[in-house]
Amino acid sequence: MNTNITDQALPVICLFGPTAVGKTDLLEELFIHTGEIISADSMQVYRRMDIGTAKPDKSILERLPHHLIDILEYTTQFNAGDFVKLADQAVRDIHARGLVPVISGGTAFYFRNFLFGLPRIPAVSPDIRTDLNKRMAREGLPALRRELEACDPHTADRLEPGDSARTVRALEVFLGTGKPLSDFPVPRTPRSGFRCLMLGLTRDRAELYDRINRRVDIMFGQGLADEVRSLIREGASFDDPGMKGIGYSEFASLYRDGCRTMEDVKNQIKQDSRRYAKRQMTFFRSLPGIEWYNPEEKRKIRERIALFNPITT
RNA sequence: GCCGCUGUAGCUCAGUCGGUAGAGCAGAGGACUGAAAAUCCUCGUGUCAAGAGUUCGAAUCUCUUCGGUGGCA
Repeated sequence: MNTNITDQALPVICLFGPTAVGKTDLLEELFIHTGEIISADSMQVYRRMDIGTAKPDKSILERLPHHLIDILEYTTQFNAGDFVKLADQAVRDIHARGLVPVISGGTAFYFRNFLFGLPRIPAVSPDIRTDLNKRMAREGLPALRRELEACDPHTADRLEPGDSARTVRALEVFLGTGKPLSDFPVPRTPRSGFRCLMLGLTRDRAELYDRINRRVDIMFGQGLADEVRSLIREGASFDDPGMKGIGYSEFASLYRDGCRTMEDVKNQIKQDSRRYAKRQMTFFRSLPGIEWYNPEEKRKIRERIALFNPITT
């Protein structure tokens, strides 16, 4: 009866930061032989999308096990619920091997759901969303918005009228469960069962943007255009879930109307990546208990991790 | 050298009849209820190139200087 929850809680290192901040290099440096990585990345789950999602290269994956990479075809939608379920399992498996689990990636939404858990909304059929998206295209967002105001006024009040994705999601929950989304409370306290060290990586904005620009150039040098071409050739569509990612969706205009040059596509990818990095930072800043580091501060980070979990030394 | 056009926000440019300036883009901040690399919301003071003049009042009219640019030599 006097068991201390924190004694039972499994230690988990959460390492996150915006795209191109330098996560992969740090993982390689810190966790080979001591840890395994759980990728918190909504795009690296897809197979054959390697260059544009900036997956760690093969030599790193061989030496440092990564979970939740290359687990799906780009036609399958991954989501936060899948992530939490798979991450929970991986955390237990890694601990069973006597290693420390490190959740690392840039999808802040996945981190938040791992930390707090998801609202307990029953699964709804994907057909409902497909249907709603068709209606959105035909009838427009305002029509769906009015419908939401009628069936779930609380959520309608909370959402911006222009927020198409959340409007569809809220309607989907109502149609699929018969209950408004606002009936499902959002967890506001961290889940028990884990002890998380929250390490945020950041850099000067100008430096980060410079790294992003350079990395996009490198991706093109590695053959990003060929990667996209071969995906299209095997039947991928720009409507597929995996193809919505930055580094892929920008090619749609090139393929569809051909009115943009490869240089335009490259510049668009750079800009989309910079804006994405900014949104990531905003989301990360809202997570609790973060200790921020510059990825160059390797010694400090190593010492902090050793303090948290002596396995890693 | 001469003639013309031009100089306004980081960039591209509006700016009416003289009443001390505003769009797009870039950029910044924020939100986030199982799509999240998704989807949204908010944010525009700047020696109006510089100086002088006219005027109650000048980005606006006049002159000078300094840039840029096009044409003719």
